[in-house]
Amino acid sequence: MADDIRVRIAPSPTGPLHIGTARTALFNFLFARHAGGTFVLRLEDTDVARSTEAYEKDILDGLHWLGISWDEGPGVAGRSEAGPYAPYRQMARLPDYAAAAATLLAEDRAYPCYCSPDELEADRREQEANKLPPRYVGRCATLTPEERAAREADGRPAAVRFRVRPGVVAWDDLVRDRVEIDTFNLGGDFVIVRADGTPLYHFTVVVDDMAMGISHVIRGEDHVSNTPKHILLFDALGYPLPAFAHLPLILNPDGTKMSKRKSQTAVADYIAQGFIREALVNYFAFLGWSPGTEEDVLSLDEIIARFDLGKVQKGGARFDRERLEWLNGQWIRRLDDDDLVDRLLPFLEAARIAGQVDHVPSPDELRSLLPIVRERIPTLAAIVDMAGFLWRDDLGLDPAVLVPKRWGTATTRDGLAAARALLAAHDGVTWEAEELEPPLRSLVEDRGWKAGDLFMAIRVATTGQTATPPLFDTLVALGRERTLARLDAAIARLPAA
RNA sequence: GCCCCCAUCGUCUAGAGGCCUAGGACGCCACCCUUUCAAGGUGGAGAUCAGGGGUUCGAAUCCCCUUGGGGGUACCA
Repeated sequence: MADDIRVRIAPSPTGPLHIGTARTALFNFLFARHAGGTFVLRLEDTDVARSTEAYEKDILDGLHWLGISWDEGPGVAGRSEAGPYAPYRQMARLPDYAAAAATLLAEDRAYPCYCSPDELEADRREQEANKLPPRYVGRCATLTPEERAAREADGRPAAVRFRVRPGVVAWDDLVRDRVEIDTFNLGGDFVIVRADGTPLYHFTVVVDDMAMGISHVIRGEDHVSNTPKHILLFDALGYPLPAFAHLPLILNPDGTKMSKRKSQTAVADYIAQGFIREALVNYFAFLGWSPGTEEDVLSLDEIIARFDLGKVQKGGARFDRERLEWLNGQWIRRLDDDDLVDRLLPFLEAARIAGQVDHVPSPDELRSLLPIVRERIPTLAAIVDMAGFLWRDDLGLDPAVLVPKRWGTATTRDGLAAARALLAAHDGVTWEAEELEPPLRSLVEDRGWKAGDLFMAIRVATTGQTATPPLFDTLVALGRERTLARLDAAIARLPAA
């Protein structure tokens, strides 16, 4: 049974990997892996004008990065083509579409259409003026052989139109149950091959799904109204229908279909901001699906084990970045040390190139910091805000923030100087958090200060910021020399009394 | 305009006639912890299940209507 289950994701390389594509790919992948079926990746690159190799790479790399692997797919970016139904890119399958079109033409299930763009545009305008839904008027549907020959002789280019038969098309959608659509509302006979000979999406998708033995078509809800066209084509081509499942759409926060204008849609942007694959996959899976339990942090394998198309929601789901960030934090806390260090390093390198830090720590140094930074970074990129002061030569201290709210300049100078003296008494061996804290606590008590005030002054003096990991751990990470030097520099910046 | 689809806290959702005075999570608020920021813990506010009709002994769950929202209406995919 499972051998018969074949699903696919068919991205079009006309833009970077979109969140919606990634989510659809994920659901196909989850369905295939759960059932032990086969997941196919096919590139729909017939929109030659907009397709690029760079987008192909971005899409495949992005899916790969997410952990969504395919069993059959095209050769792109170093990967080699694999699978018994190659090629897996439509521009390489042109002969198949030509053959299928020829068959439909021969059986009069389709016909050549000589209407010019201007004629079609005029038809449309007239329909609009009469408040009628746009549909092909059928000018070329009943041409006699002589009339066709005359047009050919005139050198008029012909597109190929598929004859839409009257009646109702229905299917049992795996997520929305029974759907019925009257073919009258399809807009008339539709074009399957352009006048320049290149095939159109509705046609190629059916020919390919047929050729590749696709058993379940799992795609976005925006395709529901296209499905009747595909069913008609499957019928005309004499192929048994695959099962259809239409997933709810991912919506902008305002409830409209997700768009670049209102949301961040490129997966690459989320990666660049330090979201990790575990969180993204977990989040996407729960947009429109839930295991029906109260679990909410699940790994890819756990999701595969629980996945069920029947539990997919029918209504669209709004994208909630706050929830994604929470999940990202959850997963960052679950990563093991070496793994987290490996993922953090590229962000520090990027920060160095961007001039946010002056140097990048060694893996060992970074690993030693993990206990104090890990629960403070919601994204990998946040490491720069949280601990960037450790790798910055000049803090660019603002004397104004150096002085605690309850303190004046004089007290701050006094406090920092006293703290500096106490800290200087430590050597490299006693430079440990447990050793540094007691003397400063005593100092606070002797002077009748609040610990928070002194600690905040030291914090700002040594890090340049008011939110940092625990102070004494921070001073240890900074090291004795730099701590003392920064305190000196800070004291020097405070105007003398 | 026309066609199709959808409808539970602000958001993601549990719920498949009695277990629901509707559960969880994010976010929010308070408290605890605490040197800051987080993380964590505890508690709280938050949904008359869009509204109205039915069906039923009984409806968030089934049916109908209304309203609201979304998607589609290409020689794009």
